[in-house]
Amino acid sequence: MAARYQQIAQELREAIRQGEYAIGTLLPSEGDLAARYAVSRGTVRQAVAVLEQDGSVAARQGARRVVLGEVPTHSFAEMQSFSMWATSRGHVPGAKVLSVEVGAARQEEADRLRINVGDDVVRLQRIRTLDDEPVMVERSFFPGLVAEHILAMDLTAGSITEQLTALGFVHAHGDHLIDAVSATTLEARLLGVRRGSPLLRQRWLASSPTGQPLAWSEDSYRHDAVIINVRNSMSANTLARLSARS
Amino acid sequence: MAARYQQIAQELREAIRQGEYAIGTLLPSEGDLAARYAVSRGTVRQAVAVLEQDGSVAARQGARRVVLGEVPTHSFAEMQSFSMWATSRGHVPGAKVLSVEVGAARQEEADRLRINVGDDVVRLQRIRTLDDEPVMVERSFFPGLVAEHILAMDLTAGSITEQLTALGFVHAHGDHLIDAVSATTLEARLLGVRRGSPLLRQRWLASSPTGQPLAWSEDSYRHDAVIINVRNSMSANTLARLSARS
DNA sequence: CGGACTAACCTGTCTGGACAAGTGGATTTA
DNA sequence: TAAATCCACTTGTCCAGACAGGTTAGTCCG
Repeated sequence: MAARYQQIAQELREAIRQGEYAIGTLLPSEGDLAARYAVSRGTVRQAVAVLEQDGSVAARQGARRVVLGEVPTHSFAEMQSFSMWATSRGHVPGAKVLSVEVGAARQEEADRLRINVGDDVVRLQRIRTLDDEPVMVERSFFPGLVAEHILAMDLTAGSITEQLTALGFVHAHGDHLIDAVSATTLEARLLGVRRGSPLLRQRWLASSPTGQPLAWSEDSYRHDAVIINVRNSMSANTLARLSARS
Repeated sequence: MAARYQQIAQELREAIRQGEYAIGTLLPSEGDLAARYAVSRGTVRQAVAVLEQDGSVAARQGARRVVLGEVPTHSFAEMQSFSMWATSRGHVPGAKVLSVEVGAARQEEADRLRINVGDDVVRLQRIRTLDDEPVMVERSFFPGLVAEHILAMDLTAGSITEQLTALGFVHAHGDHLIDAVSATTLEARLLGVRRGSPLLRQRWLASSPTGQPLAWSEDSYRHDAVIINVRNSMSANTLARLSARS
């Protein structure tokens, strides 16, 4: 069973969605909420901290919290798995394997996956589809740790992430680099766009709860397929702008 | 003076940066840290919660925290202000005004800025430069609330964000939509790239501590100028993937 | 009428304590 | 030897209370 503060956070989220607490209006005070839910003020603070972090409410010392709005109901798992995301949105995800191979890690791969140069690495290239339409070219790299599991999977079917999760390799952290690139001739052909067409590239590292890198992936989306949304605030900022040249 | 837990968070961050707590190793237990800093366990938890949220350490119930790594030292203010970001990285930011006008809000502008159709809106177009090299085309929209201040500013000089902050209009929240687009003929000419060249577009809404929208901006970067970095985790996810068509 | 002041209210910070629940290593058992 | 058990340790959750410090609205005064 979820913790009490999580239940309360969920109820507050729901209330905001239902319009019970309209955008721009004030949330009840911590004291009121504590009385209403029959919990201590500390527990209420844990609950509203969740909403603050999501960017759903704004807090200022001395003043009651302001409702900023609902926030995309989009779990971490949906962000880390193309298949889960597509499915939850009513689309049919698909994958076509272009190549799979096991090889010795090159310098860059070793750096990304925090392994040694020469260690085993699985390299996988796939086209990802949404309702049979190609929208993304995926180049993934997996460390030796999960190599045998990857090779044993049906790579055209569901999500690798989900299958690894079932095996105990849970994605717990993500680190994403987002930029725009030109479609190469190959990518253009695979995605059905013109060469040089803009692609939204998301390169990301997934790690386990203990910080162990589980996968590095370079996902290039057709520019008309997806938009990435990020929220930040003075009290919760995980967003940075990096120089491309360095 | 900053709160004690913030000081401790800062010291821990520093210790990680210095290699005192190496990547992949364990952080001391909450009890140890509480004793070391002579504070209660609750205060230590507040401190490490900051690092967890940044994605700098990983936490699991029952096990000590694992150091994931340093994280870009990039404040919220640096993300919200091109000038501050450039300056802090040793570059010289610049701006060339293409147009400024005050007009009646159209439907989309009103929606974004949470004002009524027909209300005053300031529309501003600028080219932003880094060391005199054009890297971004900026289209900004400001609500009537700050209109007079915007019009009174030197728009070619420093940061509008900083000037507004000095006037009491502080950016406290950001909501960002990131995608890739093709450079129009005009944009290509302004940025010195070929027409159709990929641009990284960041459309974002900045709001005050009370949730009042302060600015909406559409920033299109040369694809070779910037990369956006976001970290997320199971316990702190502010990242979502949206369908471009909707 | 406008500005300064005040009091009620509210969130931020911190303490100390208690128990639940998960981890990991050592020990015992089959 | 391999599996099950146990135990010390550690983090997660929740409570009650105290005080600091910011906000807000009303009141009083010039």
